[in-house]
Amino acid sequence: MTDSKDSMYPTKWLSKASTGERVACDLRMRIISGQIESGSILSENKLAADYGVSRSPIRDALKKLANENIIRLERMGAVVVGLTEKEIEEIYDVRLLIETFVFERLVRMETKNLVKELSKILEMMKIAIKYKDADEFSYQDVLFHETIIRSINHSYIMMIWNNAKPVMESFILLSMRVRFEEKYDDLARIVKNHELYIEAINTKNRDIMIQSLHLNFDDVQGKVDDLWRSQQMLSSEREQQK
Amino acid sequence: MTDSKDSMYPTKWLSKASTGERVACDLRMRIISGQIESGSILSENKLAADYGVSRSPIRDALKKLANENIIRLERMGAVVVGLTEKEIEEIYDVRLLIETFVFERLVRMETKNLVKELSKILEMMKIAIKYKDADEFSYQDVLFHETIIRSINHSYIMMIWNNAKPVMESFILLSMRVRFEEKYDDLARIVKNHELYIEAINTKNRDIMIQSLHLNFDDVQGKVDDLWRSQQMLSSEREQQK
DNA sequence: ACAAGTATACTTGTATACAAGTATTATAGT
DNA sequence: ACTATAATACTTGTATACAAGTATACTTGT
Repeated sequence: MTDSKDSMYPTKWLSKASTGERVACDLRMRIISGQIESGSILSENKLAADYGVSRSPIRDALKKLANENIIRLERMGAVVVGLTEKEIEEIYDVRLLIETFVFERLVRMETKNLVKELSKILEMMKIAIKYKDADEFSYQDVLFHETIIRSINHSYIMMIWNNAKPVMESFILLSMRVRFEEKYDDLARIVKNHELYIEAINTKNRDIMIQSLHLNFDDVQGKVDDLWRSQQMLSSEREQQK
Repeated sequence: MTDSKDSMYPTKWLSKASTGERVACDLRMRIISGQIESGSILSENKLAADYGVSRSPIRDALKKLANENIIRLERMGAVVVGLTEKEIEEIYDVRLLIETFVFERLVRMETKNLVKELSKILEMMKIAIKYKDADEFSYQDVLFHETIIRSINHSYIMMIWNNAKPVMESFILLSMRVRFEEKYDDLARIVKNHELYIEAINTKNRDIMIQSLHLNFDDVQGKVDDLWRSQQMLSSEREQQK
């Protein structure tokens, strides 16, 4: 078992998590980062031994990851699906789908409080940039979109978000870490984009919204590249350790 | 414990299901039918005793139902959310959302095989009507839409469907049972609608598609009424038993 | 009668044990 | 050398046990 880094997932985010959740978060990061390769087969017993816990939390974790579509539970062992470019595009399809839906609801709602809250989150993101805190930035980024989605009070849209969120979060985390290292200036553009997002909500202007979503969407290719770089970095680290 | 009917969920559909799944299906039907009221609190231990099984499968079932949004797992007991009119509308929002998305993909694909498969399923639905088999009809109805969605080969859209499906299925099951009893003629209209759906896919005609989705959507109110009637029927049965 | 603290009952999460089923490997017969 | 059958190792699903935490009920002192 190579544990090149004890835990890629911010331990701070796991303060109140159960063992099962911790395992899920750790496995998820390892899978999305490519540390655990697609096609691998995970055994409940082996994982239990590796993590030094019983099968119960492992089972919980695997069920969760199966729901998130990054592993497939089969009759004999769980096979890792991972995140190929196709899956990443698919996730963003879903995000585009639900965020468009959400905006259509928002234009008929009072959005003053929402705009205020989003502005606060954006401020936090700026601070995170200033202090080069990629993890905090990612957290606020995810929170930004979650706040928008939550605001329309639609339990089934929220259900979709909740299912896609963990994978999104891990993916963003990994790509943002690369950006903070190598494309630091790029972050200003992301902030700009979020400002546009807020403006679209504030003015309820569909054109700005579409423009903003486009910027977000076109950014996906960049994020995919980042993930690829992140995977490369990790594998070269592993090479060095040998 | 009133078990006015041993199991409202077709036992035939559970041939290869684990205890956990069976419990989930049974609880789901009881919740959606209103037999278990919204706001009730479910206890793992009590359920285990009632079903005569251990806590393990009960836990699995509750996790599943929580994912489907019909219960909420809280610190102390699981509270039943159930299906109000709001939730039903929300589910159909999601269906409309994903089926629209799917159609946009379909117009760029070869759909000959799909149309053939859908025609087969529609034939099955007609047979089910002929033999007044509400359960079989419901099964084929759900399968019809699942087949369409599956055809575009989009794992995250499929994920959304998989999460919404069990609740949809139960809901359709209950409302179709009412229709087969009380609005038998209405079924012809449903068949007509599905024929239109197939035609839209076959000709790749957006207008027909939108029309067809509209017919499906406008039908929701009817289904909601059916569910309401179904709940009434069940509660009057329970009254008589006292 | 009532506030404060204690006891009790019930909850969740994890560990462990076991039965039934499924691949893989080993063995035996041709 | 090869097929068929048996043994083995590993899988899943379920049951049971226990520790730690949380709400409810019950004292006890004022």
